Amino acid sequence: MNYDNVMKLALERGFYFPSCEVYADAQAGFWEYGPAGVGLKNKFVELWRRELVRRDNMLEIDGSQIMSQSVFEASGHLSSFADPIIKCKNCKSTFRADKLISDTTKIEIPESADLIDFDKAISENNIKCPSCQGEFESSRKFNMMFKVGIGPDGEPAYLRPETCQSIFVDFPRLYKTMRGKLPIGIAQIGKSFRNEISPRQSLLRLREFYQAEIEIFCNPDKLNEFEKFSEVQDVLIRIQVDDTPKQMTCKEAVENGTIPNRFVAYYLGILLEFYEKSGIDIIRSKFRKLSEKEKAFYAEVAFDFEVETTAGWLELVACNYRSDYDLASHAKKSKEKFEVMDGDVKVLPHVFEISMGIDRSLYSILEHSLRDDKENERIVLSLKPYMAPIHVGILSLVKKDGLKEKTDEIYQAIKSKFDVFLDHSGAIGRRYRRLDEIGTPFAITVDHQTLEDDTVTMRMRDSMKQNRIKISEIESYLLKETSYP
RNA sequence: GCGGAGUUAGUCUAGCCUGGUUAUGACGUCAGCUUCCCAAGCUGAAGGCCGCGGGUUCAAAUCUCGCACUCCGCACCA
Repeated sequence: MNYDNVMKLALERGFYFPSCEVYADAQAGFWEYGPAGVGLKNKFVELWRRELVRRDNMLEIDGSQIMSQSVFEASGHLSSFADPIIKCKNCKSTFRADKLISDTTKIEIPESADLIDFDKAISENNIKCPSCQGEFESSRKFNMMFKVGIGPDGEPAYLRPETCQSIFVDFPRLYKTMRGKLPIGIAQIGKSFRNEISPRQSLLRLREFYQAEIEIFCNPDKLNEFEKFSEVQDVLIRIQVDDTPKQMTCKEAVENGTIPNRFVAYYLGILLEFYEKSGIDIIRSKFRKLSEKEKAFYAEVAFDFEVETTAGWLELVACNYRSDYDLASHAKKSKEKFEVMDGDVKVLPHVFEISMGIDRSLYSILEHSLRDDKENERIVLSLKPYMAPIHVGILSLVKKDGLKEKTDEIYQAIKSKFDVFLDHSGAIGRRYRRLDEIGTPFAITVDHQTLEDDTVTMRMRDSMKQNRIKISEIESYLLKETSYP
């Protein structure tokens, strides 16, 4: 199924939809999750906690979305998370200054250069607007952070462009109070904000989006002393260094140098296992090693985890080895101590980051799970049972003869234990199909036989087959079938 | 932000060129009847300031201008 099919499902069944849509001044890049979307997101986050945070004994925090200016002076976002742009006085077209200069004159000016350098290059080389030959205004920086004013005087602060800065800033306290020991992972789920020039494709490029970030702090001298590596050494991953992705085990990837060390390989391995369990078709996934040019300004080595969808290859996770870039800059700016003891050695930890885009991940799960069952004239969302927004539908075959009351009884008994949807009205086949579309793996139906022997039918979403089970066994059955792996 | 194409009910859509009563149809939704395990049938109902704002006109979904949003390319990114 393609992007449009997923979009239609999302709008019709309450997965997600545009924010503020009743108003004409609603801005692009903001979307809401409806009930089904929240259900799926909650299941995804819980799986993330199980497969990454708990598996690795990480600490989870929940930091502020608004952070002070100093944080971003230290992190480099104030100067580097910005594009130099120039605007034509005549036709108002906007261009990337560094790009336009290198395209027309072959002069390479780094995008972080002073604005004066761009203006100088433009006047010296007599560069005109490519669309109308007009003159340019002075160049300026377009910073992708949202600036906010705090208090009556509007003290400058920013909506965080990535969740991880609070992890870095909080690191000294967390390490001390949580009895930290290297290597240690600190994780956070939350919103981040980027003032994208052109947000597009619903959940795929947002101005306000969810990230699940993990920062692992480590001793850079011990990147190959990593016992846990044996847990993932045989995990098969696909890695692309140049053009074509190659499949190999994590162990092979370290041995042939594709992945620099066991430490990084371990985390790529558990990340892949997580995504497989989330319902991503990992045959259509790869880790792509980024070139020097593509890497973010803070990264030393970087792998993107990408999956193939009808909207192209989507980058779901950025895995960056950030070295001591962040702790060193916060230490310098704040004059606080960020070094810790590893054994009897004092060390400024290095950081490996797993920065996951939740919204994109959810989209990919939806696209990889949605199928058109032409034979049975239905759309089925084949989510893993533990990922489904609704675990089970509870239906009365008909309302009369006491079936409704019996159905209500069963619903009351399990509604607080599972995500349950009760439905009495309409044709039974129609009700099954509605449940199929939001990925509900099971449907219990109360029929006349139920009144005689206290059994119900249990219908499976994917096969449409039904078993009869005792009412007394419903709870244990669902518990077993919908539990996380 | 640029170029191109669009925007009519939850979804898809007719009408627009050639302005004129109450805006078309399908699917979906809700209620009832019927059936009694897979989108059947019958009856009825709800749901639209035709993306937003201005202009032209006696009259605008329709002509016109501006803006916003969506989609496709460019550039940027989780």
